[in-house]
Amino acid sequence: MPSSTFFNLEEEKQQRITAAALEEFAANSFAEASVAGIIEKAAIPRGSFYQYFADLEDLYIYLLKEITARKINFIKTRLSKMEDADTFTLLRQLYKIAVEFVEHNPRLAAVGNNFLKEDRELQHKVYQAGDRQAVDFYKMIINRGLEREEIDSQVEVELLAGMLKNINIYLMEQYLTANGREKPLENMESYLAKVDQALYIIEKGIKK
Amino acid sequence: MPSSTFFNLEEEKQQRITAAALEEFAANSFAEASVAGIIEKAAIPRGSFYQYFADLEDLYIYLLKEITARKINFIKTRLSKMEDADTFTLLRQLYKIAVEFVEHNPRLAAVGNNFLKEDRELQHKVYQAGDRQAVDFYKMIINRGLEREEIDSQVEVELLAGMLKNINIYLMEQYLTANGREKPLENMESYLAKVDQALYIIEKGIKK
Amino acid sequence: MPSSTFFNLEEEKQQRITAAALEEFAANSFAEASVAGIIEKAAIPRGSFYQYFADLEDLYIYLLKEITARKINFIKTRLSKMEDADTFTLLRQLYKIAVEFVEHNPRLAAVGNNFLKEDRELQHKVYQAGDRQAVDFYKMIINRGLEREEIDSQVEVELLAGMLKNINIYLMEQYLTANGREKPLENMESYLAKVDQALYIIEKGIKK
Amino acid sequence: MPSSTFFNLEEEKQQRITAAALEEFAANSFAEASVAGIIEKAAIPRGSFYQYFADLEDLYIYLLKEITARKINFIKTRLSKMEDADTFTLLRQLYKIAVEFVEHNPRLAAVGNNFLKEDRELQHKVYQAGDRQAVDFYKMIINRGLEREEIDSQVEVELLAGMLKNINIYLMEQYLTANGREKPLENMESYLAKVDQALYIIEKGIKK
DNA sequence: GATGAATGAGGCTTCATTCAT
DNA sequence: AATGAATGAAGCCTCATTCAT
Repeated sequence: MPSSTFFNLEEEKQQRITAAALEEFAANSFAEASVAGIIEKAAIPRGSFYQYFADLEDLYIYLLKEITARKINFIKTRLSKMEDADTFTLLRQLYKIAVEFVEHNPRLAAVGNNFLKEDRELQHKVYQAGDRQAVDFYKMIINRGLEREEIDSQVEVELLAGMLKNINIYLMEQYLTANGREKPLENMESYLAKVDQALYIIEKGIKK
Repeated sequence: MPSSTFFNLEEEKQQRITAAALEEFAANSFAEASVAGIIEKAAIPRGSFYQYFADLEDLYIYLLKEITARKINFIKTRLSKMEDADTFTLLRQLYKIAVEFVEHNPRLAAVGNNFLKEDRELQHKVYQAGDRQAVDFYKMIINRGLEREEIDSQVEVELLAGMLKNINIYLMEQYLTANGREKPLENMESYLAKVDQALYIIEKGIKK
Repeated sequence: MPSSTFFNLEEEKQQRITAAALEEFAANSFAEASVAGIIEKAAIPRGSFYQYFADLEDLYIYLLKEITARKINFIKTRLSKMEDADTFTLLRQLYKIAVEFVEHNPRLAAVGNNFLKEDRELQHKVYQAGDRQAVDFYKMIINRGLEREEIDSQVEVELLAGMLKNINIYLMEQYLTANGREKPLENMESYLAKVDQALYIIEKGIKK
Repeated sequence: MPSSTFFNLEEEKQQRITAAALEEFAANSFAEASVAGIIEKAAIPRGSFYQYFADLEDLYIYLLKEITARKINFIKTRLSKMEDADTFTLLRQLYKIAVEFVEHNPRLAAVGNNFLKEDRELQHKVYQAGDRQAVDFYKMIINRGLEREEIDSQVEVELLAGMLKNINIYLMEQYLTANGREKPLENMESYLAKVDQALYIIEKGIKK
């Protein structure tokens, strides 16, 4: 956890440091990121960094918690209007929101994405530190689908949640790879088309 | 490519170096791996390393090509007896072979798995260097399924191949995470059970 | 440019580093000079060096700018009393001042002299970094001579400036080569004698 | 001196090695040149290099002697038809031949030119090893001029020879710097124009 | 609490030379 | 005599962390 010193900093300075860290972790894996890179971007003295954070990992974990919180908030806000939708509409919507989050918060999303490629060990630490987020979301939707009897009751919740999450990661990766190369609009369309194709399979596969 | 100097080395020494490198890349991401770690394990002088390889990347790419070749060979051998099997039996078998490969070659598999988490850039280089493997395998099976009219012709081959590959990675990751903690046999059974559950969904989702 | 860190250092330490660098570059060409040599002489840790300078070149260019500034200052001070002298007296004086500078600042001069033998590329960089000095001095004197109608107007200013500079370098080189081997006084006399001989030719060659 | 082993090599191989060395020393100062660079270009084994030459310096000195010999030969051939020319015509011709040599043997010339920028120490060694060439040529011409009473007898032979040589180096440097950037023909014309301007001054300066 | 200089470990790469085959 | 693998010294640069002011 960042020290109280950090949280006592004036808002603007905290922001500057956070932004610098995001930039660094968006561009580098944890192993490649460096304190040097961050203090330079944030224009703070070396010593200060260690007064705010125990080390890079401390900052990294803090950042990821922040990102998760904002992402969940983003999703909840957008899903709140769809309380009555059926499971498959909901899923389609969830995938769409995921890519919207990337568009609205490219840097946050990039860090989050890089995180998915880190060591099991590091991931474990972050999860320990209170992050369960994504999978739980899918589980919630699946359980809701089971209750509404829209989903085949033979399906294993945990496994399906994992599959849905991974499909999302897979599609998102393709979206990001294509990004910057083609026109954004086409790219988005292509992503949504793939979402539809994937959900076509999944829907047939799991519906009652 | 390793220099001819490397290939001229006596078999035993090449092996020693390769093994040391595998150990290093199994335990570390590319960014974390070091020449130092390898030469120490292989017990060769620093200078020699650079006489054999241009740099770490050179060795890494060579290694991955080797791993791929051996993996493909492994799979082909085991699949050869199943020429007449239907698509879903084949898929189930493929997932099983994948975990068998891990059991027979834990180190190779670990390096291959870590590779999947590397930079897009590094992955691109490796693919450039001649590695397309996995996805193509799935595509082959899907196309065969389409010809045999076992698969819904509405399905997009490329996308499904990606999904199948990612499901494999996802299940394998769980298998590996559990590994070393529980008893191997239970772990394997649990993996195969998950494979069945996943394929239950996929089969329903894509069959004609 | 050296970092602000360097300029914040206490005077004594800056001096120590500068002196060490001068010693290194006086004894070695740029290609032969080493960071190791400098930090040893200056008795600073390796890490500090890189906190002060981006690399050897950074330090080298900084040093040469300093040297040039001091040299120009030296010359201007000594020439200021001769505002009315005729061109040839002035030239003779300039050559004399050059050797006096060497005597007063042997190390600075040695580095400056070595610089003249560096790569065109490196020289270019230094000139880019703001150093035009020498040739301009000669051009100024020649133009003054043309205005005062002491010099044949057929003469090409730029070329003559180059010739005068090179003659100076040539004579200086002989002076330096002889130096340390013979007695300083004789050496100086011999240098001035050669200056007179050279200027005897040049004067006849360019005077109106 | 290269070992007898080297001279016993078949002509073609000697040539290959010599050419490789020329390329290396044309592109690098002595301090920057490396054995590695040469054996790679010449495609000879490392061990062979040390069987032929004691070290880099041995090869370097050998090379320079060869270059000198060929240069002198080149000049003598071209000057032989001008036995009766007056001193200044001869000088003009000499400067012209110098640039022609560069055009006919760019690599040889580049190495020779780099040599002029080496350590006094290294230059000394080469001269020790039997190379006096250039200056002697100028001295010869000057002495001939004195005998023919075309040159002012007050002139110091040694100094004038040094000046003439340095003027040549200076003009040649400008020629080489411009080279590759502008059209060769214009460049040559510009060089010859500068030669004329310089000799205009020198002629006035030294003629009887 | 803020600052930023000090430090040296640790990794990378190149190189000249030797030596066994 | 030819070959080319072995070797480790030497230089480069980056980095995380500490500590005095």
